[in-house]
Amino acid sequence: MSDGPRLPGVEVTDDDERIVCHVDADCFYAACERLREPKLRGEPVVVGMGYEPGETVGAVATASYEAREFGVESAQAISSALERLPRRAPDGSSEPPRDREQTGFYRPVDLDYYESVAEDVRTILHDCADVVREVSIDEAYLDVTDRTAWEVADGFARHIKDRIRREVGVVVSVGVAPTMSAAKIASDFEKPDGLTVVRPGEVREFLAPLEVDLLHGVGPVTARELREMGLGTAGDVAATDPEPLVNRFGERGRELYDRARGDDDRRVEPKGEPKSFSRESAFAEPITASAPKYEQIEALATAVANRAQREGALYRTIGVKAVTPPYDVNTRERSLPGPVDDPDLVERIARDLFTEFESDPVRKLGVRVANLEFAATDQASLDSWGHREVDHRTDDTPSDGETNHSHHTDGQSSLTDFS
DNA sequence: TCTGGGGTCCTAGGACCC
DNA sequence: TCTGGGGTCCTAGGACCC
Repeated sequence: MSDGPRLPGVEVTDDDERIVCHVDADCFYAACERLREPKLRGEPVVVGMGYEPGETVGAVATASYEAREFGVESAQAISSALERLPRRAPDGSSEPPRDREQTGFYRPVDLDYYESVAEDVRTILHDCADVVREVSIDEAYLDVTDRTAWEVADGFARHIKDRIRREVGVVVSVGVAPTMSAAKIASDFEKPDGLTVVRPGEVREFLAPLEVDLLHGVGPVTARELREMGLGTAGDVAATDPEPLVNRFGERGRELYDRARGDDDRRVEPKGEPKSFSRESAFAEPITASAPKYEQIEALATAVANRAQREGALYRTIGVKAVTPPYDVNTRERSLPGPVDDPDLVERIARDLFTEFESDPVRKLGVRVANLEFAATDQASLDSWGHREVDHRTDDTPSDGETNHSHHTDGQSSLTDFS
């Protein structure tokens, strides 16, 4: 990644050396709930969906460490969570005190609130670094090369942690390393409330003993295959011949090998525009009747189209997802000749793509828009686009009824028949 | 683990073009 | 005419992440 010529014989070292910080909130959703409901502190807390009476589908979004003691985990079906950790009865109930030891607090996901807390954390992060890449609501990479030095990196990380704890009230774990991938693993290393610094030259020995599935990008499938190849730790991967890895896993294999050796020349960069928007929802049990399925498709289509509109995005691809038992994920999509903002069209195409699954049992449905285009203009001109589009509706509609509302960003009438 | 929701990236085959 | 090579786009599926 170094640019410009170098004198022959001069080692490439410090110029390329970055100090990367990965900041990761501990049990973020549960931490937010404790922020506004202090009695939850020190108690088992499960944040998730589907635990209310009458509801059966749902999963654990976050379990506090106290809840994890009972075997409750992220992404677990809510029914399993309730088996391991029954829901605590509300205050004033006649529940015997000794049962309280075996029960926990369940709270529904409230993303708007968590987002507001995350915004406060972000403010601090941007204050501590020149470049911040937000990965998710509770996680970010910071390039702090110009803000600190390796000799004092511990103190710098401590400062970030303390500020977030004092000013926002949530606990974060921090990893500092010369690369993004090592920083990420470092932040996980001593969670919760972790602080791990991996200095240049120490990366490979730091990674070597770690199980392969701790590497970012290695999930259950890849981990199993790696173990079958005799590679159980990052050190095994780092020491092996990369060729079989590349043959087996393609580009990912090369990446895996590099990362296991501590090689990662990615720079911390701010996140770009989103690439797709989607909405999906599951039925309590697989359903066969077609009417409720189409109703769901329409609701999801409307929600997705509204989201795109709110965000000022045009889309050129519309897709659906139908999950059929046991858990087969089917997707269908169609691309348009040009980007559009047209909720009716999203609904029509979604319905059309779904007809193939009309009479199949379905446990989950989804609608997606992709190939997004964000007008590089201000909100006022976005609004004027909306008005022009209304004008286009006076055009004749072709027999398939799927056109005419599309427009290119250059404002010309777009191609029409794309059935 | 027996299944939520919202995303990203990669792969592979086919269409189509020059 | 039985047949090259390269590039891009589209679609479906899969693995993974939080």
